[in-house]
Amino acid sequence: MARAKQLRSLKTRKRLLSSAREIVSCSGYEKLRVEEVVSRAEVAKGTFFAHFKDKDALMDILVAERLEALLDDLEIVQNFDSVEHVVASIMPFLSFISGERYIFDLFLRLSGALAVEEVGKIAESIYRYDRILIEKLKSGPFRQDISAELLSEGIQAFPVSSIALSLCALQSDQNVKNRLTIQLNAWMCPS
Amino acid sequence: MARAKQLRSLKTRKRLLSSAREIVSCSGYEKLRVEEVVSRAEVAKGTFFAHFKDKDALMDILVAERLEALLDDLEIVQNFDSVEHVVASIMPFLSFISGERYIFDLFLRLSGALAVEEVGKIAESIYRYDRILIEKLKSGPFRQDISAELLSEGIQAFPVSSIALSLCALQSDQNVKNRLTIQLNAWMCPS
DNA sequence: GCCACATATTGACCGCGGTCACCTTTATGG
DNA sequence: CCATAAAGGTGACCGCGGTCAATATGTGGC
Repeated sequence: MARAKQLRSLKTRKRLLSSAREIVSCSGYEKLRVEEVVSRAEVAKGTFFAHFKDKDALMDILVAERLEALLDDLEIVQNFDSVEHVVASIMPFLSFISGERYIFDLFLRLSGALAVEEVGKIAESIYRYDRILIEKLKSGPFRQDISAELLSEGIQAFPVSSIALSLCALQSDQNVKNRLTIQLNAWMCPS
Repeated sequence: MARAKQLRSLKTRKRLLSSAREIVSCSGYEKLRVEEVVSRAEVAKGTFFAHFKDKDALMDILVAERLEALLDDLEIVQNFDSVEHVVASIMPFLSFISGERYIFDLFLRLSGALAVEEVGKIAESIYRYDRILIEKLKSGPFRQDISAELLSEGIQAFPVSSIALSLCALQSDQNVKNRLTIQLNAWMCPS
């Protein structure tokens, strides 16, 4: 009859999460090993998988934490008044995603609901990102022939393919930014 | 002094490749195991990695073969005369990429040059795809304020993000197609 | 206090990609 | 035709994510 979680279990979970955060903050996401998480948390390996479906599920939580912080920053900028403003506002978000190959792959893997009623934290962050973009687009000097919702889709689509290429060819953030500015000008302000 | 490859080596490589193709054709890309490739080819595991840098390098070859065949088909269609024509023409390409999560991930991982002078087969296919799109776009009834090159970037960007979402949410090809048609109409024919 | 049962934890084990020191085969020059 | 060196091939071994039967630890009823 669905007993409540035991305190012991909640503490274990917290220890696992904080061990993981420690590792990420000193070695990066890519280097995180489940074995190191459990040894730092002083539990057995099996315990990890009793708390998280798999390694991705842990990373989903850790990465979404960062995304949420970045979205908090995005949320407080004023409404978009130019393409350059849009690009500048979303760059921190894009820099984080493109900063490590591993994060970008994870982001794509977990960017939508994996199944009915199984929406991960990253997916939720993306929904929030979409809503924020739409809201801030409404009053801007952009094309009026399509909806803000559709505009937002483009603002999300172009960076993904740019980042995919940049991660392969070792391009800089600046390249991504320049390319993106051109693409979004064409997308948002067709003449 | 860079001696020529021995015949023995060439034969071994061919056996590895044909074993791999057999496995893919009866079980799919995802299910391919290096151990099964080498056991079918009757060589040791180490031999595999003497011929291919890693498993991805083999998959790059196998997937690119399929892409090239699809591009052969794309190359012979007439120049694009509508957005619907574009969408219909590229759907086989997109269906293949979105058909297996594994292929889509591989495609993104290998979509650009990994380093200077290390361009994989999939990356080459993507360059070819881009050139074909640009060529067939030139004479079409599409917006004239941006170049065919830039138009092509959008035609590549929208599907990637659509597919990323569709793979998460188990959407159908039809969903991808409908969404893409709307996006490309907005991209290619702003009013 | 004790029993029955759910919950939590354990660690040996597995699958699979990838490595490497060592062995075998083949081409080459004297 | 043999010595030798390079190319080709081997398989035991490793790292790491993930599983599961066994075990330990809480919790509620009597």
